[in-house]
Amino acid sequence: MPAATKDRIIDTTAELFRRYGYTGTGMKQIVAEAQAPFGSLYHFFPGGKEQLGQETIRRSGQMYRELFEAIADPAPDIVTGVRSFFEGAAAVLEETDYADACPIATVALEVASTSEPLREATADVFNSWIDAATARLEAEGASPSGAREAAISMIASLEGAFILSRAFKSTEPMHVAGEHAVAVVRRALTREE
Amino acid sequence: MPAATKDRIIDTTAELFRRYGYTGTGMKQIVAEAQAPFGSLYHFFPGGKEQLGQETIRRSGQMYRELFEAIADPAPDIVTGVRSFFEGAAAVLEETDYADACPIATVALEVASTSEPLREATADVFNSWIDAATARLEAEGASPSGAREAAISMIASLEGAFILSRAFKSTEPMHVAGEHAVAVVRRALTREE
DNA sequence: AGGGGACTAGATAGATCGCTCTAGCGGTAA
DNA sequence: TTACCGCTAGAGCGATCTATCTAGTCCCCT
Repeated sequence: MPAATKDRIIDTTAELFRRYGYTGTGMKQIVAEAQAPFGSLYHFFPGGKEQLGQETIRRSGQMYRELFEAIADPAPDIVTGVRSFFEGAAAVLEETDYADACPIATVALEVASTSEPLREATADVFNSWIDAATARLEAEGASPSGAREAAISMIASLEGAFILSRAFKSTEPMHVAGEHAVAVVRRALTREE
Repeated sequence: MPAATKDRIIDTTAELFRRYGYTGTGMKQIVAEAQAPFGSLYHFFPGGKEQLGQETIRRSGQMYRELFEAIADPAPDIVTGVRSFFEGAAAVLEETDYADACPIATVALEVASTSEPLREATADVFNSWIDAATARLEAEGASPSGAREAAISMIASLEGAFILSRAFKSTEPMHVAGEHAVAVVRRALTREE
């Protein structure tokens, strides 16, 4: 017996953030889409939209990190893991008519100058991604500084590719970014010998 | 005798877009910031916010392309040109307390699913950047397909680095992305021999 | 049985949204 | 002068925004 309503609100919010961003998503719109009662919104999130946004960001960030692990774990090596991750992102984009991109990026750009708590939430999420990717690269033999730089570069490429793919309604940028990320990983691994 | 008011409105809109995004920027806020009369807004932009947004996107895109050319032209080669461009972007971010990032990226993510005219404007801008960078790479010896992929990869890295740098309030991602863009350019130039 | 807390339900406040409208200003041309 | 037109000026419309508020429902626990 889960607190299904709260989860449903967060999941719906994440999906709306991906399509319309933070300021573009309304509270009424959220409860309508989530088929949740309006009163529950401020019951579960007394801090209002900012709190809902923060929890949505952190949860989405965690889900993406787990998704990355889930793809990277069974992969024979990190190179093919990274390639699969980017290919998967491209496939999702295509399936959803380029609507379901990363929910963090849009919000991160919007709120960086308006809400310090939300900005910190996006920073924490990106940091956790960088740490996760760095750890994996180090485990496969990259130097600490090389691993971190490669991780940052990969994530920047991923997010930038989301922007371009969404604007073009094309998976080309995501495929190109994926190959670029693969090259970055290879370089980080081989430079340490 | 320029139509100074119209230009001032567009410039102000571009700056507000960078900080607050498309939906986060209000029409009243624009005229207040631009010190322009409200009536002039709908005189110059009878198409309303969507028209103003479109003109702002296209003009900002053109300015950024010209900025890239202005940095790349006097550079001894494209590698140092690219490096200078990323270093310049990092410096601007730091100077403005990470507020003045790319005005296109934020809007592109926000409007891709809500306004086809605006989405097309962002796509046109990104395309013009890709074409400009591709031409330069080809001129220095890269293969056509290699040049295009490198251009896409560079721009994706740039935009992704804007997101991360803004979220972290740090220039580290921009510097890392710059070095990786340099590596991408080098690879595109040397692979064609 | 009954008390209490978690949750639902929605009307509504107060502000702000994009936009329209009319009125008037100032310079140019007939 | 008079007529015209590009532009200024801002009041105000209907809609929508976030958030608050009261009332009511449900179910567990004693």
